[in-house]
Order: sequence, then C-alpha cells, then structure tokens
Amino acid sequence: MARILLVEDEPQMQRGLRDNLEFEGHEVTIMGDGNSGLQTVLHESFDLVILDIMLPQMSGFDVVRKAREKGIRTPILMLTAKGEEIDKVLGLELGADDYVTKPFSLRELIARVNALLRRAAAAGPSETMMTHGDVTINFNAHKGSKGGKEFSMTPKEFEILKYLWQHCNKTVSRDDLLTNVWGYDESVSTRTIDNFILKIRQKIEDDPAHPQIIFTMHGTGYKLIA
Amino acid sequence: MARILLVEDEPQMQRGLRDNLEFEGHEVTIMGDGNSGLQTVLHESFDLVILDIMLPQMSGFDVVRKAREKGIRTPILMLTAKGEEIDKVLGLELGADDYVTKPFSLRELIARVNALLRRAAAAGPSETMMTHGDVTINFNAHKGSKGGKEFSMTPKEFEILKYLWQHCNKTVSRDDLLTNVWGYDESVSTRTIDNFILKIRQKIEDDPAHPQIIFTMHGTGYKLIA
DNA sequence: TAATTATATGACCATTATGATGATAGGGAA
DNA sequence: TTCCCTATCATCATAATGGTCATATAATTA
Repeated sequence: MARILLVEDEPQMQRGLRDNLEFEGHEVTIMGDGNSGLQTVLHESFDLVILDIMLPQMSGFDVVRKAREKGIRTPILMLTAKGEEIDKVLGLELGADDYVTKPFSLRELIARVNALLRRAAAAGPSETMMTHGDVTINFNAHKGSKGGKEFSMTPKEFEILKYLWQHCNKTVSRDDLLTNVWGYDESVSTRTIDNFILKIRQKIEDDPAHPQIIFTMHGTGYKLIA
Repeated sequence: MARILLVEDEPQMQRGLRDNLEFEGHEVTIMGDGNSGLQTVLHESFDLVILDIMLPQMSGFDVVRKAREKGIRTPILMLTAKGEEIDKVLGLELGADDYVTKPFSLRELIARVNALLRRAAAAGPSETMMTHGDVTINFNAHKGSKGGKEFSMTPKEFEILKYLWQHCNKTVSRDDLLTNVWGYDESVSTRTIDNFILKIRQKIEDDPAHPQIIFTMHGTGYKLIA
C-alpha cells in the first residue's frame, strides 16, 4: 500500500485513475488544480505524486519546480497530453522522475507507478514520514506525535532528525551534521549539536537518558535505529 | 562522468549511442551479446547499464533477471524494438529501472540516462565490508558483528583493523601502522600497538590467545589473513 | 518595540578512549 | 638448552569526548 497524490482536473480521468490505483491497493488523494496540489504536497506526506501538466491555476511544471525547491523528494510521475518532446525532457530535467503521454494504457501507467514505488522503497526510508514505535514525524507538515500526543519541533530539530532518519542505521558524524544541516563553513560549537540531540531525545525517547532511537557512537557520531 | 555499460548487438546503434554518451562526458563500455553483457555486469562496476532486449545468446530480460538475482543493483535502462506493452511491463516488473522504445529520440534517451544517474547519485555510495568466517565488519557504518552478535569498536580500533584489512595477507610492520594510522610524527609506545591488537583480537577471534585472523609475525609485525 | 521563541555557547561533570608501564610468557638463534 | 629479544596482557593515568544545565544572543512574532 502506498499513499498517492493525484493532481488532475478532468473528472473522468480522476475517477479512472483513482479506481485503478485503489484496485492496486493504494490510497489515493485527489487535488483538482496546481495550486492546491502544491500545497498538499508541501504539507502532507505521500509516496508518489501523479501530476498532470495542463492544470488550472498553476501548471504541472511549476508544481514540480516549486516542490523540488522546497526540498520535497517524493517521486513524481507526469501526465502529458502533448506529445512534444520538449515537454518530456523538461519534465525529467526539472526534477520529475518519469512521465507518460496521454492517451496512455493503464497497464503501462500501473507498471510505471509500481516501478517508481519499488525504486523509492529500495532507495531507503521515506523522506517525508518517520515512524518508530509510537512516534510519528511528518517532515513536510513539520508535525510530530508520540503516543497520540502532538508535540512541536523547531526547524533545526526537524532538519537534524530528518538527516538522521535518511541515514538511519548508519553512524552520522558530527561533521556530517554540520555540513548537511548547517551548511558549508558554518562553525558551530560541538556542544550545540549535543544540545539539539538532547532536545530531540526529550521529545521522542521514552527515557531520554537511555535512548532507544538515537544512539551515541562515542568518538564517531550518532546513529538512528529504524 | 559516469561509467556506462552498453549491451547492444547492432553496430550502427553501438556507434551512435557511444558517440553521444561520450559527448555527454561518460565512459562507455560495449558488449555485443547477452552472455558477455551479463559477465561484464557481474565482474566490473558501472553506474548504469543500457540493455537491448533482442540480443544474441541471451535476451535482455534474462540478463536483468540474472543480474538482479546476483544482487547487482546498478540502474538498468532497457531498449526495446517491439512496441508491445507486455514487454514494457515485464521489463519494469523484472527489475529494470526504465526503458525506451525504438525508434527513440536521442534527447529522450539522454534525458532518461541523466535522470537515472541523478537518482542513483542521490541514493548514496555503496558500502565496504569485511567478512571472515562469522565475523563481519562494515567500515562505513562502523559496525562489527561476530556470530550474529554486534559488538562495538573504538575509532582507533577500526582504523587499525581497516589498515590491516586493506593490506591483508601481507605483513604490516609496526612502523607502517604508526605512520598510516597515527600519522606523521606521532610517537606512541610500541606496547600501545600491542594493546590495540589485543583488544581487536578479543573482539574478532574465537580464541584470542590463538589467533586465526590476525597473526603475529615475530620481529616483523602483524598479518591479517583474508 | 516588546515579548517570545529559536539557536548557540560555556561551565561542569560523567563516561569512554587512548596511551604507558611492567611483569611474564614465549619464540628464535647460538 | 640457554639467553636475549619480542609479544602478551592486566592495570593504571591521562586525554578526549559527550551529557546536561544555565545563560547569552539572534531571529520571529505580536
């Protein structure tokens, strides 16, 4: 089962795709225009986005570009009515992962959807959601909850946790965190990192003094166990 | 620059694709039949494989299937002359990552090649491992395990073991270790090295007093047997 | 602008890693 | 075999690293 966002304005297409994707066992959310599609991508979490190019309010191209600019890494499959090659190339170079040209066969669409999902699953943990016991984090919506209760996190806390999650089961050095969360030559004290880890542990661990999620690898860094 | 393996039997197609891929800055290796293509995939390392379906000796489908069975994760792009949908579906479901249908436009092929390479680069580098009997060391993740049980190693212990592993079956002198693990002018007592070897043996040897992995070369140094 | 929140730092202590020492065991050559 | 040199290993001192708190500074928001 995968969560799929379909951004498409033609009602007939909406119905046809939803039925078939649900038949395949997926959960489908539908948005009818580019603008609400983009907002939904930014604030909820999906495993795949199917995106028409011709959309009211904002074109599919703009949705891809803006979503990628915001750091959304969810696989995107484009639907294009035009057969023009320039569109195809643009779609892929822009940051989409695949496209099909209308009219397309359902078998081909389903095959491509499954291929993208398989590839994403192989590439590692979801970039938008993290689940660990009773802890859930939605990185797009910037929300977290533990045992049903929601808690807030600051942007830095989110970025650190996200980085650890994307590299889970591997040791992440403090330097890795510095370069990838803070950026280039930012030089923050090493105490700063400890403190963020502390704050995060207080929010997601049952017993922050004996962490079960984020482990300290003495002399090496931290490791998040998925 | 990426290393690309092209498995294709038509000389004209070979030339056209090689020229264009090299123009894009890639290094291209060509194999003319399915069998040698598979052997090359299994024994050399590439960033991407472009695979025709109709091939002498062994079909592209079989190459994909056998390569995936052997644990090869390199992205594969299929070339198919037949327009039949069944082929497309099969290609993707089988473990290929993308395909184009002949006749295809070069722009589309290049776009798809770049999309696959970009995606692979984002997924991160592969891991380096050492295996010796029931002992496994993952040098990237800084983890070790023996008989299924994980054990921890300190950074120095890791570096020493890694150096020995990289020079396995050769005698490594204490001086080599001093220069390459400690560095330039660090002057540590020679007893210190013994102590680290001791600690490492206690973790990876069945009987540390009678080592089977790290041997002492009396008066010369140590030797790790792979 | 003030109030609030997020981010960063420094001090202090606990834990762990590293390195030194010395007694003893064991290998190798005369 | 005997002696000398090297390696083993327990033990301890010191250095490095990490956890935590109090607090300062910067960024947001009201």
